[in-house]
Amino acid sequence: MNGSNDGSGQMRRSEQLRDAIEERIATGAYPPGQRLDETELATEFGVSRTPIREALIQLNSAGLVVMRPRRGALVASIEPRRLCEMFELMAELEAMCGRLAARRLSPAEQERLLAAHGACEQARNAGDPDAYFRLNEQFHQSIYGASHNEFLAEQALQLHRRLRPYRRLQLRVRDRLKVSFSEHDAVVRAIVAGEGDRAAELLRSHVVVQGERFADLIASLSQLPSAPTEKTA
Amino acid sequence: MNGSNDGSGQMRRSEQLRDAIEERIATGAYPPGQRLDETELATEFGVSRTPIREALIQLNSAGLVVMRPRRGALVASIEPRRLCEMFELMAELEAMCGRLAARRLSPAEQERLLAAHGACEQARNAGDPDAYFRLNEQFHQSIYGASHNEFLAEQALQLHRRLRPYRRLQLRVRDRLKVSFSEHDAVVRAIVAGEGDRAAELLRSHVVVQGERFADLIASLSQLPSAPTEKTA
DNA sequence: CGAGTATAGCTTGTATACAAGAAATAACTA
DNA sequence: TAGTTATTTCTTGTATACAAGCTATACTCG
Repeated sequence: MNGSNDGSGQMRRSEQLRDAIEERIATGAYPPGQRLDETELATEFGVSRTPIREALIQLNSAGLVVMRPRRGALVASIEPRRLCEMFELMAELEAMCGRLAARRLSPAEQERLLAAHGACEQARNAGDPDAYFRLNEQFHQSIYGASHNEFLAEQALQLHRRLRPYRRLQLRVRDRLKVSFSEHDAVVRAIVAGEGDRAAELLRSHVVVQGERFADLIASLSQLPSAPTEKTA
Repeated sequence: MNGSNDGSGQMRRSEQLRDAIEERIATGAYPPGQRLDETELATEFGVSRTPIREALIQLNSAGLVVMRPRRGALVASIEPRRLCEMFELMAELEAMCGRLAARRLSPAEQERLLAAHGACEQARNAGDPDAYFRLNEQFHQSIYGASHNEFLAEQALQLHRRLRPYRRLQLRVRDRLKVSFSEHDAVVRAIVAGEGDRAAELLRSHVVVQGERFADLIASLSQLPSAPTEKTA
């Protein structure tokens, strides 16, 4: 959430369009490098170019879209190196959230954390990666919230969402689901026990390992399946 | 830099306007709570409403401006609590940059760091807060760059710029300038010595203390001088 | 006289029109 | 035939026109 959605329910059309396009990017419907033609999108969504353009500008600010003057908008293609950097920061933000959460956790927040953790466990037992993926987000978000630093929580969530398409691939890796859950378990125990530094360290490695694994993944595949992979600069 | 300025020198008009308005916000020419009338700005800058609007949307995404549907744009007024949260995160980002810089510093980067530090020293000796303020930014940016994590550096810089108007007030505090410099000095030595954890800790407290001091400052003043202080939500 | 409501004016949000630059294609020359 | 240049076409960037909603003012009714 980058300050646009104020939670009051009312949204400009450009903001709805932004979310719609963001969703398509996250799901891979618009793969990295995809050209985003303003007129095309306008007719597709049944609006004029103006709100589409405003949506693209917002996505550009969020880093999901690259706009070069007079040369149109592309879905940002994140090269491996930058992706690792993003995971490296994500790991630090998660660690910070965990450390603060261990110090500041309220009973209600603890309950929410345990509930999210329990839900993940069920998805693991069912061997359902999609459900786990969704519940995993809940789990992490409950930690962000428990940090009692709303700004940090927003930033963490924003980066989390930005990494979402890449994170999703993770859970296809063999046994990753089980390992992920057991890592969660250790994190939960550390937070509940109030061991901030330990929670931070566990979360850091939990996230960073994803970045490393992902780097391995794309190193083996030379290219993503449907990505034209245009150079960003 | 939120992905808009690609460094190629070419910028849309809306991006120039964004920077111009951001500058006015940073310098306090447009104080928090200030209404930003699109038509007014358009005539003032000699353009139509369209690029102004696009600039405001970008500033909204960056969190410097609040836009409520059909109710116009305001300069975001950050309440003390949120400001502390932002400083808390800033401290962590700086710490992370420092830790990585200590590990990864190249000779060229070391030279740049020392040059920036030396320039700060001169400003301190001259007792020139404005010069120090400007050079201080150079100093911190040289650390961001030395982290060798470009994404982190961008995020740190973005937050740094967002806190700029508040940080500026800091240096008016008695002796803050001298204390700031001596803190810098310790940081530099830790980084050059390759002591990552120490650099991180020094930077964290260097930044966090600003947040705390600022909280004190605005706690004493019940209100900022020229700020209508509209509730953000 | 006060409160509530209607109306007028003004600002934002969206559509459309127009201008300018980039890419692609076609024509021309060596 | 290949390379270069001119032209055409298409897309973006900006201006303007129009519609819709909020605010404030004035008016009416209790």
